[in-house]
Amino acid sequence: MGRIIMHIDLDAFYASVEEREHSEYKGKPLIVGADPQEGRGRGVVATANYSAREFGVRSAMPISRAWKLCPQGIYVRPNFSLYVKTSHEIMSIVKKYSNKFEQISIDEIFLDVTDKVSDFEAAGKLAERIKKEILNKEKVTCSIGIGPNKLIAKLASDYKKPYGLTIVGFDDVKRFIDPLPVRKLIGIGPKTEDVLKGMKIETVEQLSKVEVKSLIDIFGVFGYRMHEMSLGIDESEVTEEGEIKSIGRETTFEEDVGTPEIVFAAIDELVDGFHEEIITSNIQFKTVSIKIRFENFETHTRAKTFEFHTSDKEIVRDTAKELVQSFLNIGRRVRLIGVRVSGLKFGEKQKTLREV
DNA sequence: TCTGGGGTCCTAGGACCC
DNA sequence: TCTGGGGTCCTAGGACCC
Repeated sequence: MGRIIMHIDLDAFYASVEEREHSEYKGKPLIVGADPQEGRGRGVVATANYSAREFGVRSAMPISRAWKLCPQGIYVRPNFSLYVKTSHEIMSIVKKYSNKFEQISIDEIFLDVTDKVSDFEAAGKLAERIKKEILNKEKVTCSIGIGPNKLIAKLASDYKKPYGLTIVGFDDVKRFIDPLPVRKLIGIGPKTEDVLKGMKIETVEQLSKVEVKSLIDIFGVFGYRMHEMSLGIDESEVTEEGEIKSIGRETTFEEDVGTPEIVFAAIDELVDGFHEEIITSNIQFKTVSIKIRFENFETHTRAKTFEFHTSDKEIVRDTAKELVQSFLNIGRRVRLIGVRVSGLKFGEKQKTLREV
């Protein structure tokens, strides 16, 4: 009757792949991310292995802070193409076990195994098999969560890491989620957590006791989602995601720049970086947006929408520069610049100028 | 502590149309 | 003199996820 959903999460994925490729890293704290530059680097940590986590290093932490916590760590730049390749291989292993899957990111996938196993116990056996096959073939570990829906499966995979397996049957849902901090629920980040804390709500159980109406008053439609999640309810299907909505690139300068020419040159590079993908995927766009961040982290966006779809590189470049222009005449130093296209249309023959 | 880069989704206001 | 209601599209900002 009910569903049996599995969530597979690759453990410290980038770091695991690096450890596999470099046996000399094994057992040492390894940090994949920006160049720490002796503590002066301005990027963040992409992934830290479990040894580095013992020093307090975490994903998304400024690399300069990681350096202070763990100067003896090994710091490497990400090798994305290797991670993408490894991910593809692992995902095709997983997809053999059910044709109902949903890949969430490079290191996460849902599997609906309702029609493949008779009960949660059998699902656990299948999960053990998947874990071992991934470890044998790809030399990286994963953690798996099993539950009656995607929400519970995802929370379960996070419960025991690395190389964990957590099964939460239908009757265990309330006992499992009640004590969790609200921050674990998807969509509740630092800001929402703060607002809830102000309302004396820190656990899922406390959240479940708040009236839906007051949650909707404060958080809008998301308030309704919050209420459902607090009760462990999630009816969403495991289904492959639709088409991509936007494509872009952004870059943070090594040092904040004050010269418009450098910003323009960066725009050219960013556009070069993704325009090829637009052409090879036969994509057209109708909106160009830019993002600019000043040295004080103040961030602005500007967008321009055309009445037609196009894939013209000159249009992206010229529009981006035009949009960014108004921010460059005020003598402020720029930290980041980004370009993105949206309003996408796929796979159609390009319109000629005449048709436009 | 000082904040990447790839994205998605939501909100609110304004323009415009019927 | 004080001004509807519904809908769509666009823009800008912000929260969030991995």
